[in-house]
Amino acid sequence: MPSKKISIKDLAIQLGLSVSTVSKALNGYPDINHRTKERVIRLAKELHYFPNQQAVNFRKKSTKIIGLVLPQINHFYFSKIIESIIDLAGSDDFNVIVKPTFENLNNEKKALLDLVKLNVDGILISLSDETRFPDHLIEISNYGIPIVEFDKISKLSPFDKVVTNDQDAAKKAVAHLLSRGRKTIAHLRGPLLSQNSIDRYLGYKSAISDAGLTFDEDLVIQVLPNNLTESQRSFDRLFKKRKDIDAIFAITDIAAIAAIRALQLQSIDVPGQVSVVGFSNWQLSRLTTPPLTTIDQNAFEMARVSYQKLLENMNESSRETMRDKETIFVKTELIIRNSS
Amino acid sequence: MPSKKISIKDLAIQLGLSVSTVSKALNGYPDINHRTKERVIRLAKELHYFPNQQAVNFRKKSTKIIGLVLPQINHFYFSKIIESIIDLAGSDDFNVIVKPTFENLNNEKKALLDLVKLNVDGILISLSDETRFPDHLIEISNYGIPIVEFDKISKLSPFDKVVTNDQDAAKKAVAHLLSRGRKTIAHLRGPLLSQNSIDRYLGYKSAISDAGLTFDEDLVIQVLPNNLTESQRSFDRLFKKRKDIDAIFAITDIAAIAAIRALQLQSIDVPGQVSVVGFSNWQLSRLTTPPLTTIDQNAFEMARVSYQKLLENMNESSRETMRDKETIFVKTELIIRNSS
DNA sequence: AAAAACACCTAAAACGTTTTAGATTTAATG
DNA sequence: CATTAAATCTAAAACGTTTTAGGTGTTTTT
Repeated sequence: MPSKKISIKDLAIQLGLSVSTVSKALNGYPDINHRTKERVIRLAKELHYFPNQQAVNFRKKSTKIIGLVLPQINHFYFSKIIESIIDLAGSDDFNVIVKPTFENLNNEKKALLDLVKLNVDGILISLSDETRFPDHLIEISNYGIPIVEFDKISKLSPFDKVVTNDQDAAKKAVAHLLSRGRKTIAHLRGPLLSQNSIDRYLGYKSAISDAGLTFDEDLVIQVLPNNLTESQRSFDRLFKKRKDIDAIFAITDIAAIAAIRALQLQSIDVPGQVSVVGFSNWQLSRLTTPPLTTIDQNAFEMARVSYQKLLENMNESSRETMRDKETIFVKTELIIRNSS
Repeated sequence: MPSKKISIKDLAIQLGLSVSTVSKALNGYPDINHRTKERVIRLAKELHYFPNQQAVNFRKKSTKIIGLVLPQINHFYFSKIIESIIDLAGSDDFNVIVKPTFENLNNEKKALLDLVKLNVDGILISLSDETRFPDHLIEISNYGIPIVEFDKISKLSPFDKVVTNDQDAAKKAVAHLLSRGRKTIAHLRGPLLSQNSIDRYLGYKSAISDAGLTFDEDLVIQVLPNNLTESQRSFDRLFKKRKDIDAIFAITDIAAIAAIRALQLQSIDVPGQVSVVGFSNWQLSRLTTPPLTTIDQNAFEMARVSYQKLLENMNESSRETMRDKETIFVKTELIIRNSS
């Protein structure tokens, strides 16, 4: 149990070798006699030597750190993504610095700046709701730091992107409701400018018209996707006007649960009278009464693909390759439970 | 929008000054003429210069990084702690590297080693269930890295610790059930060796005897705290034998919900016939039917105090102070909802 | 007018490592 | 035996910054 950190120099002195020889021995250079190599390695083990990663990184101009910027951590979907990315990155010896933005653009800019200062090897980012233009991302990438956007992206930026196939997912959800014989399907949508919100809305719309039904704008209301009481109130207002609603497609599980609550308070049976489908498959959706039919967003797959893409970008940037950036869609799964 | 990173040397050349003068100017040293200081700062702004943090840290032998090691990220309580710590640390310009252990001792050791290699300035750790002895922590701290344990700690280690007052919380929970007139209170406990599990059990026990009731070992069963179906099955078995149970104190919200489910399947009314109290105040506990009475663990406070303690340790270690290490208890709050 | 004090600036070392270019020794070749 | 080749090692630079110790020139003090 050494109490002070051993450096290569210490080894070199004890062995009567030069610093460079020791370094080469430890790093498997071919021009080192295998006997001295063994001597070096043995002493290194004995003294519990391990390289000062900070110094290595500084010299090699890499950090073995990747930055992960996203709106929130205390969030079922994001926390799963974080966990997965850290796990994947760990097996390539990358450390991950996580930066929550709390949906605030200034925090996002600050986070990116911090990461640039640190010289991170790459950045994975999911944009805040406030972010309209990706200028700050482009500036970062001018410093040669590879960036991949995931989940909440900007259509205006020139990076690889990985997104949930929201339109397709929404279509699946609504098609499912239609297959249950529902005809008057309300949609609880999110912010007007959020891409996820837009795509889920579009998917809803096209599922409706694909089924030969006429789209009714009045059946769509906007809610705060993560605010139960607000969503509940909003849906309540809608339902007062439109008692004919027989199904709901909500932008999040929370919104779905809010709607169910509103219905249950009026003694409307779910799924007897109204079917409800949520979005995200949060842990809690299994545990509500009734358990919620929902879309699973496959956080792990999102993490895996995003990380993979970032790795690619990091390799390319060193080799000055040029390639068209692409947008990858991650498949979702409809989880059918008792609410529909 | 510069495409290559500017270094102090670049500034020095352009200004006809030495590197050291520029550095001093930027860092507010007193022996720099304020006119040259302004020249330096102006050019730095103009060229978008910012220091290479990696180089600064290497030189200063600090990293401005703290390591956060814990069992899981995709977890309501931990993710809140992570978020809070990152937020607090950010305002002191610390970056945070998060390392999940997935309750595995080897992962924990590996995580710590990674952090030591990186020379992090300090480590916050919540131990895995598998960790019996804190030897690996002690080894790390021999390298001079300050460590603070939180939430899941070892009694055998010589560090500052921050824990939930589990015994007190459990007592509050059980006292609440007693105040509702309940007499036969079952306890769904966790792993035999987990300190949280032990303390909640002890709190339960002492609340029982404080009330003048006799403790009945048969009313205590062990469950997997985060496994709904297993917990449900286990409680079901218990309840078959002990129909006289009129209240339950569960080690987690999940276990509590599992018990409620088991009861509801037998048409036992909660809270009419049986009262249930959970532990953790997860997001979902507000949303179940009935909403769950539970203990709020105050993740933010846990984060705040732990981080504060780590800061203290980091300052001390540079000043070679010696002080008795302490264990701080974070207060919990009983959240009374409809299940009790 | 010499000495002391001050204001401002710089050279150079240092942090721990990797890597290039070359040095030295030994072995192989003609 | 004289070269050439191979094997093994080392010196020194480099990464970008901070900081120590000191230098230069100007001003103040006696």
